[in-house]
Amino acid sequence: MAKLQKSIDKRNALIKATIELVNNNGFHATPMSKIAKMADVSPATIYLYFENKQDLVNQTYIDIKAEFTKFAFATYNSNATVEEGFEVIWKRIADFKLKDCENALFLAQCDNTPMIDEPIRQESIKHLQPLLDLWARGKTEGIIKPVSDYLLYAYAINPLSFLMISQKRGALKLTKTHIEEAYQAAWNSIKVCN
Amino acid sequence: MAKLQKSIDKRNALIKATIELVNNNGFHATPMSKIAKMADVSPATIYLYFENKQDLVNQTYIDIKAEFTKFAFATYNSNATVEEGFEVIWKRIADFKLKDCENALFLAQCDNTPMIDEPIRQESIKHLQPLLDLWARGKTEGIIKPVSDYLLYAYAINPLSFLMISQKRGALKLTKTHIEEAYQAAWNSIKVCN
DNA sequence: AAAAAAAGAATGAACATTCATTTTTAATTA
DNA sequence: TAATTAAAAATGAATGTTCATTCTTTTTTT
Repeated sequence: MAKLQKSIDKRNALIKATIELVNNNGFHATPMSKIAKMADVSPATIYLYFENKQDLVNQTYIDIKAEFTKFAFATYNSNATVEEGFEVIWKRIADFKLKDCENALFLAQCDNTPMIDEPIRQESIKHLQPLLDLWARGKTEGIIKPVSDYLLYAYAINPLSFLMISQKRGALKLTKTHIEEAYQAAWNSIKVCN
Repeated sequence: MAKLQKSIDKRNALIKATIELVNNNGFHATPMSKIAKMADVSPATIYLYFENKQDLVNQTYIDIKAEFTKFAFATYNSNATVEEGFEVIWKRIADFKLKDCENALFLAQCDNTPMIDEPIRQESIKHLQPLLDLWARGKTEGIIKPVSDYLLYAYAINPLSFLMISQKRGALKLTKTHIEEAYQAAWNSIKVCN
């Protein structure tokens, strides 16, 4: 039991180090030796927890993605109206991207490069299902535009990644006001206009 | 003269190879030797044209970004109304991202990772000025929402990158209809609603 | 004391970059 | 025009480093 606990701590430390180093230097410039050092572990120890570097990054992606979607839907109640439901989910996602900036940045980097093995990414998309279901309902109710989910995602959700990256680079500091404005832009882009 | 011409061809071949390899494998997995091979050139020759690998990638970014903005504003006339002007620019950008997919993909990858030296990126942002000017005008005229340019960009322009990446991955095939829908979403997200 | 976990050092491959030559180009002279 | 040569460009083969991964030994756990 103490044994297992210790292992989990080490695994977490490795994943945390991976996130920080990859965020700041990119995959190609983060050697296993640095990850080990930052996690206070021998390089060899990494291989007790992960098959190899690619596996380490894949697992990191899977872990964060799961955490992300869990957080995103935690307060969502599928009985709510489409508009309410969307607002709840959207704001949770915004929350995550701004508060848990390191994790969100890592996901963004993975989603925009060939860093992660494609099957892994595919798999993790499935976690978004509740949002897709909500959109489907919205479309039948005539509230959400009858367009591809990719389009809805591109306009309703993805812009948050751009804003987060900009903030990380120091280009702007996102305030409550920005978030509210962003939400309005998101909703306006996908709702059916009267 | 023939001399100079030849050199330019080689430089172009190197840049083209860099784009293709980095798009498919990422920066970290594209060795100089492969770039050389694809450009039909000796590895040593690369160093006659570029200082080192980082410089090669930086220059590639600069080249494509210049091409991109030149294309984007080519048909824009600053006498047009804000709405017309935006539509013209937006559709040119959409055109570029879908037709010149390889180039656009490279830019997206650079903009979402620490691959490019930050000063280089900063510099190339300046080329977007005409769009920012248009937005400034739109704000004073009460047509465009009075929010940060980053927000406008996040909703009006950036989603195209996501759609392009999705298309590249085979997730969807963007048609004329999609583009028109995307344009409406973009415009709805930034215009002042009555 | 046996088994599991962790460590540091070693290994070997991959790779960016440089070096020593060769080839091509352009200019100059005959 | 043809021959000669100096400079420029290009090359393939080193070089030296970095790094992922493995091996052997030590430490910790049970």
